[in-house]
Amino acid sequence: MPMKTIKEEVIDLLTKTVKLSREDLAELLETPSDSKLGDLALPCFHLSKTLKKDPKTIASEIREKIKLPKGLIREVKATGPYLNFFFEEAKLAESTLKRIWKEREGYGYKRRLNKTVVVEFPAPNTNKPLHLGHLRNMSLGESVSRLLETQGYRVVRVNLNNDRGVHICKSMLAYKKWGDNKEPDKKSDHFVGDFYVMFSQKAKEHPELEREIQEMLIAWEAKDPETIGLWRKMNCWALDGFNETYKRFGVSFDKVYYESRTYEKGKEMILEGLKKGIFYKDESGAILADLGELGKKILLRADGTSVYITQDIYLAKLKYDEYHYEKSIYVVASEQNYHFRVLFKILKMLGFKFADKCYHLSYGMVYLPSGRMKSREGSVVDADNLMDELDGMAEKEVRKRHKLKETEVKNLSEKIGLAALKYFLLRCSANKDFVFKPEESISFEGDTGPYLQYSLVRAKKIQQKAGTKPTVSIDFTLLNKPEEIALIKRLGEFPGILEKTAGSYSPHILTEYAFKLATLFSQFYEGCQVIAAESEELKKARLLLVNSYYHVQKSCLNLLGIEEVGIM
RNA sequence: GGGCCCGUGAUGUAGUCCGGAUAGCAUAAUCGGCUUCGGACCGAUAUACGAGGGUUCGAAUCCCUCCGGGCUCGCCA
Repeated sequence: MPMKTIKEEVIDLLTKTVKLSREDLAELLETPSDSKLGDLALPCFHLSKTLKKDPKTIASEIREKIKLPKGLIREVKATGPYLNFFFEEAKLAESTLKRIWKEREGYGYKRRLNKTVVVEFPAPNTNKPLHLGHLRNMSLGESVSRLLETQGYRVVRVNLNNDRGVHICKSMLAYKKWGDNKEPDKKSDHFVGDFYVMFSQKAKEHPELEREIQEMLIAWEAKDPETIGLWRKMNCWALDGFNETYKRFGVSFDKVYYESRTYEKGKEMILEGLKKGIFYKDESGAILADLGELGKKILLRADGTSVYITQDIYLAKLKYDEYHYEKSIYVVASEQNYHFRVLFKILKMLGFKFADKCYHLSYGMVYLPSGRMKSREGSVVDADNLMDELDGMAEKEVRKRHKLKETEVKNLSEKIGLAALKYFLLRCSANKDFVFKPEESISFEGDTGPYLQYSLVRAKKIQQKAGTKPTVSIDFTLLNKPEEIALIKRLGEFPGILEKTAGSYSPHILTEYAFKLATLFSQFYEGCQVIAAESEELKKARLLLVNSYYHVQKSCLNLLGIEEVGIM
């Protein structure tokens, strides 16, 4: 059972004198730009409109009416148009640190809701290996999933393999013609991808290959044994390769769908929609939907083969039937914004109420200095290679600092490299495009994943060397240095940050919080000795603070998909 | 041409939904600290809201026009 927060105390106090609802007050109250101004502020601009008075006089009038109770609030000051609240620091420290102590790794988490959210990612095509875009996708998908779990949701992580269609046929045809029935001599998804690139090159000189692709797709949909056999073989290669990458990146799925198994049901739904007059057939025989201002969209080709959206329509229904989700989130790049507007509109046209529960979590494109990544031309940042590169960079740093066994070096470098990568991918807001410059983009210093890991190592080491276990039986008034107070206040904000981050599907809010928290801890570390503290009592008090920091920061890392390390 | 998104110091970004206190942060630069519970650290300095109008007591934030970039617009996924 969460205890009452300071903010709630302030709201209690204000509802007695200000004519605003608790909800409005909660919305209005903000943290001042400078902590010297106060710990919490009520801006009075909003009130000045209804009261028809100058915000400055309102602030001072409210101040006069308030009777300060004994407790968490030390002082209330009217500063210009703001009413600023100052907290009793020892009390604040006590309530915050005791709560963290009690709730441990559950600090900030909400109680279970018995509601399900389905999160779909990264939905790859099985004709080429995963690239940097997929890594952005997966770090977002995984982090959002974990964040939703903190808010009490049951999260079902779902992957969809786009394993049929013309693009799949391209790598198949190239293999069939020029692959000599070879077995993979490298990571198997890369092997498949090579044939996709090969097809594009050959097709430039031989445009007639495009016709063979259409024929192959028809043969595939007609379940031609030879085509299906080849398809099975190559899909396995692709999927085996993906699984290795998922494992290394630290994602897994509760359910995996395959487009090849859902597209036929999609076709049926479209034919049914045609019967009901929701869709229509044009002169060529293709089936279309008229979406009004969104234009028109092909749902089935004249030759009867299905398109990308065909299976998505059925899959949305299938997911709902299976999970009765409260929300269905599609983590897909912004280039598909139009696709999802169309999809959700069609679901509505078909009369599905769950259409309103579907949400496209769109994220920006990743570019290279040379422009857009193109798998067909081989100009992509490959996911596996990138992880290798980062491990290598981390490894150099590790060797500089430590003499370790080879296996330990590898293990440590991998965790640090991944931390740098994931943090980098999550730290800017999802909807922004970004350019990836291999040399400049990834750093291990400053606002980075390794910095967070490092500060956690420091916190852990202090606790190990302290010789005593942390306890809450301490004198909270001893935690009165600015570094200590600032850190405690920040720790107290964690539950609110989780709510905000999860509610807006914005992990970048959490990266910002975690980094600021780590900075405050570093400042505390510089300014306040723990083990060699002036007194035994102070040591105990600081040890609890370190322990609290450790728990909260570890939570942050976990929600960002970053692993803790033992040494750095 | 239509729709959607983006433009903040040298670089990368937060803040924009819902307008308010000196626009926050990191990297790079310059200077400094400490190497002490581990320096992948800490402190200091300098540098920014694409342009122009409008609304407002007040605009990075809202409205309009323009400029620059991106994505997308029935049979790729």
